[in-house]
Amino acid sequence: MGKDSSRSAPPSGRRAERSRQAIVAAARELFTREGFEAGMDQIAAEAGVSKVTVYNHFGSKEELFTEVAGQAMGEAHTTMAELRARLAEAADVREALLDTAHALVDAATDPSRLALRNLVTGELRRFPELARAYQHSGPARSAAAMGEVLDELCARGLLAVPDVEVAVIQFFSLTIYPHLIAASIGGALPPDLARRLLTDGVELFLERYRTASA
Amino acid sequence: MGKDSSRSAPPSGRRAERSRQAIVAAARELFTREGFEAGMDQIAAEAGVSKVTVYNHFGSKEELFTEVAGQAMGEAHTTMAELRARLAEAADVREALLDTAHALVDAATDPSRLALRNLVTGELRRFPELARAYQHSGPARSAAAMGEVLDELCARGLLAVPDVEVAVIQFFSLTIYPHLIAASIGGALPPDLARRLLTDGVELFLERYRTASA
DNA sequence: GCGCTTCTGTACTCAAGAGTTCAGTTGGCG
DNA sequence: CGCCAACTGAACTCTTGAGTACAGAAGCGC
Repeated sequence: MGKDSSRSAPPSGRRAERSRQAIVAAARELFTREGFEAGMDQIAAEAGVSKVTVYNHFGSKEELFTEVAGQAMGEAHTTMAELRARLAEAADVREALLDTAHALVDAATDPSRLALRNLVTGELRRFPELARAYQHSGPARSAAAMGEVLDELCARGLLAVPDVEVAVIQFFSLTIYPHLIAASIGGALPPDLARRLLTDGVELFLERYRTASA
Repeated sequence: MGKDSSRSAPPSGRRAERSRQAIVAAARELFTREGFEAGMDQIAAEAGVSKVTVYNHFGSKEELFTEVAGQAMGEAHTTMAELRARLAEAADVREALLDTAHALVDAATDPSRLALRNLVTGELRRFPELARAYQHSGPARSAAAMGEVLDELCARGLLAVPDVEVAVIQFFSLTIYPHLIAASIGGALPPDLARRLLTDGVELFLERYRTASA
């Protein structure tokens, strides 16, 4: 009787796995390059696979899209982890924060990350749940991690931060937000300006929050 | 012979003007609510006008869209002008900057402005020229105006700003960028947090750039 | 190697939406 | 008030792209 409540089960096996990955890779490439307007025929062709196969793996375009977006989100988690690890080694606060800021900017200006961001924001109306998922798995997680970084620096007596929630946003504002804003209109900050912004932003942050002892 | 190189001239007259405005208003409403996916039939209906009339005024959907976007951009210019006017009256720097920041945040979180922003960023791929126009008429102009504000405060001896270009971005970062970022994912900052961010951001900015005399 | 599952290729259906046609109506300018 | 430009409405064309059907050709598990 009813083998599957929704529709026939997705294919499994070695061959199927290869196809699936090729499809996701192609879809990611085309979605990030052309947005949701990318055609299924086009994706199938790019994956070197028949369109029917695509539909055997993913029941619809929406399903494929959310799969791609979800997978790309998962990759974002790595950055923050290694960031906090490196922090333990930093000698003084300025160096620590400069390091952190640099890592953040690098991550934020990474083309594939940017493409994902623009993809999600661009398709907001079509996938409201996806936007919420992105918010939760990206920005919210980064903010939490950054909060812990600041807490740690406070615990070491290097910083004095009365309102961590605010300070986290301020740090992001002074480092990555200008890049994100520029990127959201399809532009990028000139490297020279980016450099000044980074060092000066950290300076600004420090002048407010560092303790006398540091 | 050839009356018009492209196609028949757009209608003129009192009746035509009424139609045109109704069309643009309806298009703006629907485009900002549903994005470029909004249908021409839908727009015509909302404008209380026949679809043919729409095509008599605007040769294509693209043309109508750029008209709407361009018109909406024009309205953004008012804010910055009155902002600099109010600034002349402000007694002390903190108050002046708080005022400025408040006006900026109000403007940035204004729903219709946000809708325009999201509309342009969302349709970036389809209208690259439009994005450039937006960049030039919105952000670039705001940055220039803010630069003059800072210059003025420097001239009055209230601030000391070594790198105005950087300081402008920092001020925007500390005030409006968090709102823009939140809005780009379809969210909004909680009012309480927004308030703390505003006052604290100005404080942060001042601690760095105000002169001893102020 | 047998057989099931997966994949291919092509050709199809179906729906939506942009833009057009046209015969007839209406508003407004002279 | 008479004419012409602007408008209506509804039916139409065309294109595009999602999703399907099906008959046959692999690949892979056993």
